[in-house]
Amino acid sequence: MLTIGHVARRVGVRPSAIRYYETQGMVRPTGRGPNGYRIYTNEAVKLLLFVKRAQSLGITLREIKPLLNLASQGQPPCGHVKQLARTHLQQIDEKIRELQTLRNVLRALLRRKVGRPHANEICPMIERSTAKVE
Amino acid sequence: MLTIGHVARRVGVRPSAIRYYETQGMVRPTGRGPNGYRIYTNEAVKLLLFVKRAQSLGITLREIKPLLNLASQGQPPCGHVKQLARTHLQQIDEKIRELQTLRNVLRALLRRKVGRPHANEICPMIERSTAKVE
DNA sequence: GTACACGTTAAACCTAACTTGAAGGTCAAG
DNA sequence: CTTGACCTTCAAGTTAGGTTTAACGTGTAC
Repeated sequence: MLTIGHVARRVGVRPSAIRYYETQGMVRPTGRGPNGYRIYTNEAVKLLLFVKRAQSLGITLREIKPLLNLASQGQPPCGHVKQLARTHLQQIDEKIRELQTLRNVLRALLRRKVGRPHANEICPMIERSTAKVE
Repeated sequence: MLTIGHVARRVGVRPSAIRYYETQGMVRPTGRGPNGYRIYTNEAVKLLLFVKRAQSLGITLREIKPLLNLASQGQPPCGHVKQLARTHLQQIDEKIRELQTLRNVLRALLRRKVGRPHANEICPMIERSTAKVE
């Protein structure tokens, strides 16, 4: 039996963010106290941690929501969830590949000597980098 | 000698985006035609491609700008640029690690059987996922 | 000479994901 | 019984990164 502040601290977000998630249909308090305070259980904490993890992956709230909605509707949605997860897995793989390419470009740039600008280059760093893009 | 539309097509953005970059101090046309049209050279295309590449890395325009500013100020800024690049390289490495962790979680989830919800789980997918976060 | 694409500006609008502010109620400590 | 931390709602503000619109000039093809 947690108040919004407790949940917020455990999840690492502000109470205002949780209220915002509620407006977006992401979480709902288990109930309300006689004082009107939102009351949550640990399930909410788990759910929000899932949301945060997904977010840190670059998945938007809009994309996360259907996962949660399906999940809250009983048994067989998991098949659909699985399909969504598969799609996201592919996107993540692609993101990783892109980042590795960038990483390699940056590493190559860092290996270059400093202070020896070539003719016709604003800065070797930029020229070399863009050269690989073109 | 390119107009904004030419540059935009080569870089893969809209002219409005280039004007926006200009307001943000990212690019400036080499000059203006007698008609008032912005005139760019290939340098601008290179620079913008660099910007796009950096952006696709998750680097913000605000972070990219000092790199360009330093680059445009002559010879020795490359040392500073290098330091910034080093920092970004570390951030990219961390992002890649995070994504790989997520990727592994998703893959593990996808290997699980569908339609066999365990007791006390909203959906195995979510429960398993969040379990690793806690 | 009239479409039609392209260029100019300034200002307004957009989405995501929140935060902040105002105006107020609640609760535990001293 | 007041102080301070925490809660409520609703509305408005924020940041990033642009896009859209209005009102207008330009350049080219038929």
